[in-house]
Amino acid sequence: MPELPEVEVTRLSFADRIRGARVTGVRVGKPLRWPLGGNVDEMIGQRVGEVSRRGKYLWLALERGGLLMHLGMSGSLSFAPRVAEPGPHDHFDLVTARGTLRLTDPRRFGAVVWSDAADAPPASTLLAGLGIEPFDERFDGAHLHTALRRRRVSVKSALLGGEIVVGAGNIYACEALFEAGIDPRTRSDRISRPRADRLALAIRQTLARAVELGGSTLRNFRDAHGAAGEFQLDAKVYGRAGQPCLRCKTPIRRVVQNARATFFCPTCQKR
DNA sequence: AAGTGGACCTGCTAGC
DNA sequence: TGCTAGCAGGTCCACT
Repeated sequence: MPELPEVEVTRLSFADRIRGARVTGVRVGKPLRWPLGGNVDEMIGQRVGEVSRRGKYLWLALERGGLLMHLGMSGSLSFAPRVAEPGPHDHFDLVTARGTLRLTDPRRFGAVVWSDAADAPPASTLLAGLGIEPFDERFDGAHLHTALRRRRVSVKSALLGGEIVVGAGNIYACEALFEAGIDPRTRSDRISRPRADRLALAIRQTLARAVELGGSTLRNFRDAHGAAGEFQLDAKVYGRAGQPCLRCKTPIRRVVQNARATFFCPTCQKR
């Protein structure tokens, strides 16, 4: 589920509240994608520092080391002074004097990994190879064009890979390509510089708008306050197969690329 | 080497 | 109404 906007909305919804809180306990539920690693006792007594984001990962800094968190496909974080007894999908609790940060993740593709530092393994290993942040000023049409020319996959696959630019998953890759007027099946090395300019802008604008709208709640995404997102109501193509394009009325098409559903308007988006 | 497809795990929904 | 196949926001890994 969670793409960059959902992760950023989550971060913004609890970072200020948890900063400075002292860790008093840790509870681990069923196994997630990777083992927590390290010694739980190391975390007890430490103060929480900044919560930062890299791609779809969150880094929750402690005084010594920190936790790298990923929401996978179905994860969400909540932070509240009082929490209910953990349910069957609550797989990690970081208990602090100010409240409990809880990861709820039915499919368990998410993860919480202890690391000595964000630039030390295993965190550094997981973050290695990630592309540029879409809101980094160095991310522009020139950067995107150069990177796309080195690949021979579809432009949509190139975006989803996250090695060129992070953050756009299946929803926002589809939406950004619609905004840029580019057919998602176009080979990445055939994208001209002007189209790369438009695409870079579309990626940034789409992700920024999604953050403003609180992300997309298709099923179970909530921010740390429990609020749902509203971008899904604003999607132009994602999940709209067969429905008329909001711009030209042509029915939106659904195709499968790399085992992922892709939605696009065959009239507004050109190869 | 780069590209493709399967695997991970659970829940929900559309269709019979 | 009840069962089941198919599908879901991500990413790693094996194979070609």
